[in-house]
Amino acid sequence: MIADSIGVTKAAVYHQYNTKDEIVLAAAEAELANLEAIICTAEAEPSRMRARRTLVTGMIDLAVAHRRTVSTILNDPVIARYFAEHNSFRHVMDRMSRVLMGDDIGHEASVSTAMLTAAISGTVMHPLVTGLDDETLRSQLERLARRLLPAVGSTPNRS
Amino acid sequence: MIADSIGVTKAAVYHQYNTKDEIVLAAAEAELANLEAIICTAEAEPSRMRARRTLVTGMIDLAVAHRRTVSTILNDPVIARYFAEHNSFRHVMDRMSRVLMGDDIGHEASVSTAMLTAAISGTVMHPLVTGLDDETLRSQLERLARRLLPAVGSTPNRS
Amino acid sequence: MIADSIGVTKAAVYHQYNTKDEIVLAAAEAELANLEAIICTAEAEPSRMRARRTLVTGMIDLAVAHRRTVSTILNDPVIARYFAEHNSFRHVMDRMSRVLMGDDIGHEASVSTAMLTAAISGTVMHPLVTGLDDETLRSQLERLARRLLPAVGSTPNRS
Amino acid sequence: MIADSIGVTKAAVYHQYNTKDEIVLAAAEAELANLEAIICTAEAEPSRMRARRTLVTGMIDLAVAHRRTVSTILNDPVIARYFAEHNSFRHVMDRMSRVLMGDDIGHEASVSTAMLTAAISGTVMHPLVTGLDDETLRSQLERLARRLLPAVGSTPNRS
DNA sequence: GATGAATGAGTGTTCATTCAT
DNA sequence: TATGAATGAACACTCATTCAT
Repeated sequence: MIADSIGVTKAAVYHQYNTKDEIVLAAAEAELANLEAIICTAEAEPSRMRARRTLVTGMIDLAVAHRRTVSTILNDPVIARYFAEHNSFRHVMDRMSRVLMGDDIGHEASVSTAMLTAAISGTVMHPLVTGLDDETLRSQLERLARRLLPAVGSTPNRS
Repeated sequence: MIADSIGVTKAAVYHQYNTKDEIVLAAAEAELANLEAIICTAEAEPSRMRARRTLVTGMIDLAVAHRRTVSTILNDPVIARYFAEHNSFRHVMDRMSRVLMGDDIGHEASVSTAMLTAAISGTVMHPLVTGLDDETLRSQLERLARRLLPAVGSTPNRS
Repeated sequence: MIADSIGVTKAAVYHQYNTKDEIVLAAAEAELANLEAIICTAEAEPSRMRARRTLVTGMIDLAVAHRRTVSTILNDPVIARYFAEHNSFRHVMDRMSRVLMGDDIGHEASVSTAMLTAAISGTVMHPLVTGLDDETLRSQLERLARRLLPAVGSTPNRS
Repeated sequence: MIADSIGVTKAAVYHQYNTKDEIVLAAAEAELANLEAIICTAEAEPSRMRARRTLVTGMIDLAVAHRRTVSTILNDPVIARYFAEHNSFRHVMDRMSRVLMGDDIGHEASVSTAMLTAAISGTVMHPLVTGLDDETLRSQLERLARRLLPAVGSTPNRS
């Protein structure tokens, strides 16, 4: 299917990637690169508040625009294993955490970040929202993010 | 795989279910029945606040206990189609909405409910949290739910 | 399919017949009984000419009325083997030969009879005639039979 | 079975044909090509009488040489559907009709042609003649054809 | 760099048959 | 008599992968 959809033969794809896993990882890394670009822009923002705002909006736009890809990648068993073993992914997560939760990050903050991304990706791939158009979905996700993130300045993670 | 994992032949499975779709739906319906039981208990609670509390705790326990099943089912294309066509699923969602959001339900409330379940299921199946033990995951999800749900008594859905 | 079509379980059918082959043979024998009834009527006719006429018409009516059954049976490999081994079938063929070709039967006559039945059954099951209605098909087969059979009294097999 | 009988794996066959139907149709088209070659030779003959003679002999040789193939193909439900939908088959039948019945063809003539082929193919696959050797079968079919076809020059289809 | 042909191991499904009840 | 549950063997088909060219 992959080979057909880009108009070449399967063997040609196997000339570039040795394994299906490599293809999945390449797709995942491409998506991760998109995310890193967003993080960079956010980090360059002058204030903490604007940085967080840029990051959240970027994450949501990415997740909505690439609904299917994100859903497929995050449900692939290969990815789960890679996440556990390699830490390039963890590094990206840490940068996100720092933007979202402030410098005093710890296990708490990183789990919170993970749960925000989980909630976003879990929402875009959920059967109940596949019917929603991009615009509606985006605005709902903005609301979800606002609820999940503690206001900047206030005590974070006050459970 | 299914047949092997339960130690019978493929043909024996096909004696009980005529189609792979039927197997998936049977699993989904079993899980849905669990959810409905929880909803019933919640509806029987004396106060709105306690009803909501019971429902949320039940949902989280279910999602955590059956992580893999829930993840697999919610990502199955057969389920997505079934959700769209049959409305037994919608009916369950409406009951959940009523418990969570109050009687003045509408499109808004039902989307909010959908997003809560999406966030929960998205979290339990996310590669970043597969490492977490049940207890930690459960307490994190409790926090997530508290953030997402407007306090009872205050104006709900005030975006 | 057989069990379903008569509204019982497969196991119930296996209580009556030990083997699928037995079912096929039972169906074949039922059809053969129909044919034998026609032969009896033909043999009872006063003149050779009327006997032959009765037999041919009967055969054609049977083949047209039971198109699918005849087609299915005659193409079943089980039947082919049974034809070769048992001679109850051969006996019926001989009686037909005698009616059609006269008493001076031999190998020649019996092959001719075989070919007449082959031509008739080959026609009713041919993809090109599946569209024809019973009436048209019957009249075409009558013509075919008239051509294939030498006139009674005239020298037979005058090529 | 097909793959085993030619000593390759199933997957190798599915590399060449996408579907079992395609395999059946390929076999049918190969056989049809043989028939068309015979028709061409017949059409090139100087006189009507010789043309018809060539065609009939060719058809019979083909049917006898490929008994099983012809039988299998003509009884395949895929073929029946293809006959009804596509008219490449009909075109071949029309050319045969013209050679056999003369230029004044119509529905009558085409049914007659269909019945001749039906009679021939019905005979070669009939359980009663499976025992006959090629030579005997061929000569019997020649006799059958002579009987079924009206003499050239006389009024055709005079029922 | 790309292709066509091939393969082993699977998956979804049917079918003839058996057997305990 | 009849049934439900089970099975081995097949069949139609897909997929990840290899390899000679």
